[in-house]
Amino acid sequence: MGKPTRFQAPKGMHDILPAEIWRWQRLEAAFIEAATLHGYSEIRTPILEPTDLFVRSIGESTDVVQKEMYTFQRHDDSLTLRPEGTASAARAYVQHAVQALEPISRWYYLGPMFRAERPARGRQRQFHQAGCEIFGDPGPTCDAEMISMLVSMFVDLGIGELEVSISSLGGPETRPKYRSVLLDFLRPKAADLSEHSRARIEVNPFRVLDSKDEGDRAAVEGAPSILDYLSDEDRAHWDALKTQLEALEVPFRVSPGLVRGLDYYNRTLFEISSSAGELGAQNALAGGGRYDTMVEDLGGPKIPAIGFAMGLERILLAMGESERVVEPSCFVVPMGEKATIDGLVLARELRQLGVRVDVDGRQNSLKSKLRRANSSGARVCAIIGESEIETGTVQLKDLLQHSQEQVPRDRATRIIADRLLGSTPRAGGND
RNA sequence: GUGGGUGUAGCUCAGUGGUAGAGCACUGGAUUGUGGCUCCAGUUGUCGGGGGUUCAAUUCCCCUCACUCACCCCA
Repeated sequence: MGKPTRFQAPKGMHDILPAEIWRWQRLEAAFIEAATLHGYSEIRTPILEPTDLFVRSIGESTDVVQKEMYTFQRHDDSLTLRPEGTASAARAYVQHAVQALEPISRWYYLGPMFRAERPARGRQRQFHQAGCEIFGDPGPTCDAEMISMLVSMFVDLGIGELEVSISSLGGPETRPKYRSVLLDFLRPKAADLSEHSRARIEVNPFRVLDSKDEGDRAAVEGAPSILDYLSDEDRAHWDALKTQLEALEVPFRVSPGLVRGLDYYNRTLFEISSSAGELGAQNALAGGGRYDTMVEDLGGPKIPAIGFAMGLERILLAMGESERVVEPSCFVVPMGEKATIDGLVLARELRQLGVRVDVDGRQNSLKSKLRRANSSGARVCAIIGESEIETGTVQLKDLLQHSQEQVPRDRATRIIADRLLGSTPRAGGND
């Protein structure tokens, strides 16, 4: 018998170990705080949804639906691991008739998403997104507010070199009109386009404008801009959005060629990218836009909506290294059996007062325990040995100040707690 | 999905057709009960996995897996 096979996480799916989880928690806390300040409440939906939900909302012809979904059969149901969060939120909104409870709903979510792509830096098969959705508000005020929230959150996280791109896709009047104008422009140029783009002209001509191919870019130079074909209402919405963003001092770039890979968007479209940190080619940190017809398309009432999603892995790359904030804690070092029992009790007493405590119960040398105390980042260390048990004392060592004092065991808990948490002036504070 | 690069100790990486090394980390000691610095000693590897060539493969060849870069796509 050989050794058992060593398993590893599936391709493109990663463990996040304790050594790095604090960065995730910091990011998540910043997101939750920003969302909460803006009136969003969390929604949690299943990670699996009926496959058709994504086909209908994201769009049958999109890459996400055509080749990236994890889909499987379970009895008679076709289920899919969610590739994004908006469809689920909209499904939940419709299922629970939330429009009957309140005119406007602001939701945020956070969690893993799945897309079967070839992994690269900033692109994994299981990745994590956080996002916000607003149902029932036609904008454009909430559009501007949403973009502004994202930008200030990124700035607060220390991410530099941000670029905000915005555009408008117009509504049901604008799109067909622009589409035919664009087709008239592209068809004669088909011969100059890359094979990839040529194939797209009829399927999704908007995407041709977004090509990275140099030949395509040259050929597309001077293409008509959708912004010149907006209906009066779409134009009013678009102009107001820009005015409000300027008022909020959000620097943005108008990118008429901006395209999202999901079919459901209309009117406001935005993307925030950064060239900071260790981001490679995948430098879009967040993207979103309006999807005013999705709720209705999913069998609900006519309810306008807007949302965005941000990729947590990429944001962490863009954030780069940062100082870990270590919370004050106490390290208890007992030597010997009796002392170990007492160390356990001391630790419990300290925890009851809200102090973070480690007890090193290994049967090894004082030196190695102190080494661990030091590298744990603990601020103080309580040493209990045979002689301390006999004299009813504890050696209280301050690892930062390199000082040590002997304190009575019965006052040790209070003294340590005061030192770490700061003495809390309660009734009659006399200092 | 297409094309390229990489894969040696827990981590960062040297190295060789004759089955391996450094630094960091870890453990012990110098200090029989005192951490961060210093010094000394020690532990750790199926040289990513499988197959082939060879007397002999970690080294050469093929396949495969993982990561990575570009394309693609997107957050």
